[in-house]
Amino acid sequence: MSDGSSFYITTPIFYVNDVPHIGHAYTEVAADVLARWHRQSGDDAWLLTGTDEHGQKILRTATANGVTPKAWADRLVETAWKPLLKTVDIQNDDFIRTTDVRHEVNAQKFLQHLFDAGHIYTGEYEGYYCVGCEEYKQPSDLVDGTGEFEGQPVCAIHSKPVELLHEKNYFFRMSTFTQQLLDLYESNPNFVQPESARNEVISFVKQGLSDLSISRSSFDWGIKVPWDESHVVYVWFDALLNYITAVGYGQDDEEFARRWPATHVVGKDILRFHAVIWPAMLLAAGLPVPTQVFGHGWLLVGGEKMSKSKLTGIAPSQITETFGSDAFRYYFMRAISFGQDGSFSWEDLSARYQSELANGFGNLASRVIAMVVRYCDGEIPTAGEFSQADELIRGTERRATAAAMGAVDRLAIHEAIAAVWELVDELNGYITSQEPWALAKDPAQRDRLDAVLFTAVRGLGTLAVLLSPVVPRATARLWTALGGVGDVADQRIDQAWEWTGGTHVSPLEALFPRIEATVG
RNA sequence: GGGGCGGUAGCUCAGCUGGUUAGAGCAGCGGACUCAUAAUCCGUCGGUCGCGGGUUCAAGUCCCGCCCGCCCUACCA
Repeated sequence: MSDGSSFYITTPIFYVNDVPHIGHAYTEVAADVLARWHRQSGDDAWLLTGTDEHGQKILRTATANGVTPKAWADRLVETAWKPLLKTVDIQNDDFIRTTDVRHEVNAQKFLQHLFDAGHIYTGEYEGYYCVGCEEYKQPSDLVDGTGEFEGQPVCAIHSKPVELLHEKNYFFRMSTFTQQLLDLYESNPNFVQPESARNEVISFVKQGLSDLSISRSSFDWGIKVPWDESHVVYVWFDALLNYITAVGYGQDDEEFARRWPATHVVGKDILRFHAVIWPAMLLAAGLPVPTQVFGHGWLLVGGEKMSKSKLTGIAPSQITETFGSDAFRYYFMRAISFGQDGSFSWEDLSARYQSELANGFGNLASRVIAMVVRYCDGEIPTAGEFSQADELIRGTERRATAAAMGAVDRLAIHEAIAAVWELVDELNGYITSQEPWALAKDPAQRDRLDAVLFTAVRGLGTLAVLLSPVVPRATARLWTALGGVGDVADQRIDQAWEWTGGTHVSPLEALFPRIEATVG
């Protein structure tokens, strides 16, 4: 990093029929923080997100709502998904929809290419089909029937008999890539991370892969198979291709060469699609595999995986309306080790907001600026002679920056924030021990007072730069109050302590005001 | 059935290739201070490291067995 090299990062694309919850926002924020961080490091960063809009379920709900599937998807994109990005301040560089022409056309090119290269064959899919679920069932999804269905296999969900159906399908010869994938995992341990995710993927692939049915003919809401328009492409095969069609695959070679390959951030529930099927597709097409597939953990509410059915699904706006988007971003990035499951609770959110954001960072900003206003008429003092305590703070600025940079390289976002927070804590301690209010009472201590406030302001500005990717709103306000030059989001984060600012501070409303009301 | 991850202070979690009296933050308690969002700073209380064996001079940290939670995977009858 830091050399202008490409950093292309993606989130999964939202299945438009889902209802947005904090799990979606969590993935987005993580990818956004990484993208912002790299942008501020001088890298050629690019964040892609978007929507997945094909498939039978969407066709069905659209029909039920009396509109075309495209109109249905349009509505959901505008009313649910784009607003979600705004709710948590995602700064995406692109938003791809699988119904975009650029996606459909180039996904077809990809498919045709695989077909021409002999990676696709015509086969017969035979399986048990549940009309209630409208999908094929694995034997493990079936149970023995009881009562009038005694002796027949029935769907575990609907308890009704399933039908044995045959369908002509096109198959992707994924099985031939088993060994190549294993070699990939072996030679590039970082390809799938964290370790736990990597282990799962390897053990799955070691069992051997079967070929993948990639077309459906029972409905038509999807991308047409180019050589047989009676079939549409299987939704996952379609969806995964967004990562390359969005950056010019098939139509803009220069852009594609500039961006690809990507780092994929995904929830661990869809890890396999990204760490197995997707690289197999790319290998077949002769394209570079992703840089990395990172499977993050789940959000646990009350010790259980958050889910709509258990009524634990929480809309991001429920949190941001009370605490703000910065607090949302900070909380989930700080409190959860990225890659592991993490517990969410209103109590924890509330406690961290109060102690870390309001009392720690926010109050630090308030007290420093208030003293510069009070003791120096708002003029930021110039540096005189520095004491050891001052030098220690300067040292911490550098150390925290370096530690955070290293952590972000490993996608350890939580560690990066923890490293930066050492500066927050040290600055608060520094101010208390240096007692600028006492120095201000003695004219003979003027130089010392100036040095202390100068150091405190420097540290605060460094914090603004370092925390900008995580809490962009608060740091933008702080930056303005400190008279920082330009936009804080444009400051080099790898040299955060070298920020430049003006001569005066301006008043600052509480960065993270106390929240008195009980929530939850 | 096979495999993975987790089970450490009230809560959320660190503890790498085994090594001084097991750590942090928050909460609690006591004190200091007043620039600040009743904030900050200092001190303090608090743990049979899931259970039982074993290896070792030494184990939260390795080995075996078991229990609990979650997940992946396979599937007998």
